Amino acid sequence: MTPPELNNPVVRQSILRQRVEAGGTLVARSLATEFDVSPDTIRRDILTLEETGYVQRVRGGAVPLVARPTPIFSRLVTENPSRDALAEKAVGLTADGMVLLFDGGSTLISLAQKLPTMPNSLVVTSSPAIALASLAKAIPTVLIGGRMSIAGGLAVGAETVKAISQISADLCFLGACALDPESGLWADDFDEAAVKTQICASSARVCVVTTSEKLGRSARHHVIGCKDIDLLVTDATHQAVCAFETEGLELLHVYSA
Amino acid sequence: MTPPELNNPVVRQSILRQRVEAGGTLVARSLATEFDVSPDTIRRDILTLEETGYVQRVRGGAVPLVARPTPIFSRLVTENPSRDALAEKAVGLTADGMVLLFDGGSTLISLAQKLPTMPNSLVVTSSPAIALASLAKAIPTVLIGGRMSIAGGLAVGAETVKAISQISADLCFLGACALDPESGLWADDFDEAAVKTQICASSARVCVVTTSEKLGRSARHHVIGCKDIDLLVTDATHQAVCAFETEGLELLHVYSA
DNA sequence: TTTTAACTTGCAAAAACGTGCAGAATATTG
DNA sequence: CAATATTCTGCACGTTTTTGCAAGTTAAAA
Repeated sequence: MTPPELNNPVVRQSILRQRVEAGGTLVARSLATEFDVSPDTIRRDILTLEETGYVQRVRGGAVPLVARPTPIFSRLVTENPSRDALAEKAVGLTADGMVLLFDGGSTLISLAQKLPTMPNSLVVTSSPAIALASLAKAIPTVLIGGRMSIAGGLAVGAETVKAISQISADLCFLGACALDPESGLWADDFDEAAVKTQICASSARVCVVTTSEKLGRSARHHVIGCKDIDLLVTDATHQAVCAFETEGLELLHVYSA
Repeated sequence: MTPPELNNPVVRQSILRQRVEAGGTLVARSLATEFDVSPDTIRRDILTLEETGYVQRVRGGAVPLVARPTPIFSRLVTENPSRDALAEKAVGLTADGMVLLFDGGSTLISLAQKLPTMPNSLVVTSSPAIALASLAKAIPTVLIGGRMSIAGGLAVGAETVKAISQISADLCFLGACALDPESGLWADDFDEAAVKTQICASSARVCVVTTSEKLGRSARHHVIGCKDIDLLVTDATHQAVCAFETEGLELLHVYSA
C-alpha cells in the first residue's frame, strides 16, 4: 500500500482514527510499512490518539476503545426491572392482527416474552430468541435467516437484509446502542446497523425501545434519524427526552423505581 | 478461525473472557491452535483471567466461574439422562473444521449444547435453539430462516428447503420421529419431513440420533431409507438394532443406566 | 499399577516499549 | 529573502513484556 501524498502526523492520525472507528485494529508494524515511516513514528501517532481517547493502546498497536458490546446471552440472564418495565409498556402498542417486525436485543426479547397470544398476528425477526418467545405464545412467526452475529445473537448479512426487505410490517420494534436527539439512532456493529435500517424501511411505523443510559450517546454506525422514528419507549426523565419531542416523536414514558 | 491481527495477551484475554461470559468453556489445547501460540501462553492467559475472577481454571482449560442461571435456550430442554448420553456420544463425531447441518429436536439441542468450541467449523440449522447453543460455543453459525413450525420449533417451508439446498455439509444430524429397519426414517409433520430430506441431500454423511423408543415404528411422512443413513447413534439394545446393521449403517451404541 | 497428559517453575531469546538526542523538514518572524 | 523557532523523524540504548522451551511434579486415565 502506498503512503498518502501528505504524510503528516495529522493526516496519518485521521486515517488511523477512521480505521479504529470502523472497528479495525492498528498494527504498528504493518502501518510503518504502509506509511513508509519507522515504527516509532506510528507509535507516537497511536500515543496521541490514545491521549485523545480514541483508541486503547496494546502491545503491537491499538484496538478500538469502545468495549465490544457484551454478547446477548450474558445480557439475557440478568433480570432487569427497568428493562421489563419498558417491555411491559411496549406490549401495549401491539394488537392482534398486526404484522410485527422485531430487531434483536435483550429488551426486545423481554418484550417478546410478554406478548399476549395473538393468533392473527405475525412476528417477523432474525433473532432466534425472539422467534422462540413468540412461538411459545402461539403467534405465527417467520424467522429470518442469515449469518449469526456473535455480538447481537441475531442473524445479519446481505441475505438477512434482503429477506426483511420482502416484508411489509405494521410496526417494528428497534433496540438502540445509542440514541441522540440530533443524529438519531446508532448501532455498534455494521451488520446490525444494516439490519436495523432495513427493518425501519419495511415498517409502516417505527418504535424504538431503550433505557435511559443509551440516550445522548452515539455509537459507530448510523441507522436512522429521529424524524424517521415514530415512537420512543424509554424510562428516561421527561427532562432528558424533551429534545426528542421537538423532533416529532411520540414519547411513552416509564417511571421505574 | 485465524488469529487476530494483534495477538496480545490483552486482546486474547478479552476474547476469551467474552466466550466464557457467553457460557462457553476454554480448551487450552484448541485455543493454542486457534491463536497460533503455545499452550503455555494460553495457560498464562487463563491464569490472569482467573486472577481477575472471570473463570475457574480446570484441567485442560477453564469454565465459567459463576453457575449462571440457565439461559433461555437450555430451558427449552428438560434434562434427560438417556438423551444426554446420546448427545455426548454424537459429539465425538464432530471435529473442528467440519460443516455441520442440524435438524431440530430436543436431542439435537442437547447435542449442540455439548459441542466444544470449534472456531473453524460452521453450524447450519433452521432451529433457533440450536443456533443459539452453537453461537454460545463461539462456533460460526448460519441460521436458516422460514416459517416457524409450532410442532418442531424450527423453520420450515419452501424457502427453508431452498436455503438448505445451497449448503454443502460434511455431516448432518437428524432427529427421528420414527425409524424402521425396512422403511427408514419418518417424520410426523409434512414440512419437517421436507426439511429433513433436504438436509440429507445436502450432507456428505448422514447421522441419525434417536432414543430406542422411536425404533420400529413408522410415522406419517417418509424421509429417507436406511441405505442413505451412514450412522445411527442410539441407546437401544444390540438385539433391537441388529436389523439395521444389515442395511449398512454404522452403529454407535450408548448403554444408559 | 502404569502411562499419558497437563501443570509448575525457571530461564533465555525475541519483540516491543520508553527516553533522549540530533538532524531534517516545516513554519514563523524579522 | 534570510534567520530563527518549532515540529517531525529516525536512531541508539536500556528496560520491560511476552513467549517458547525444558526439567521436574502432579493429576487423571487406562
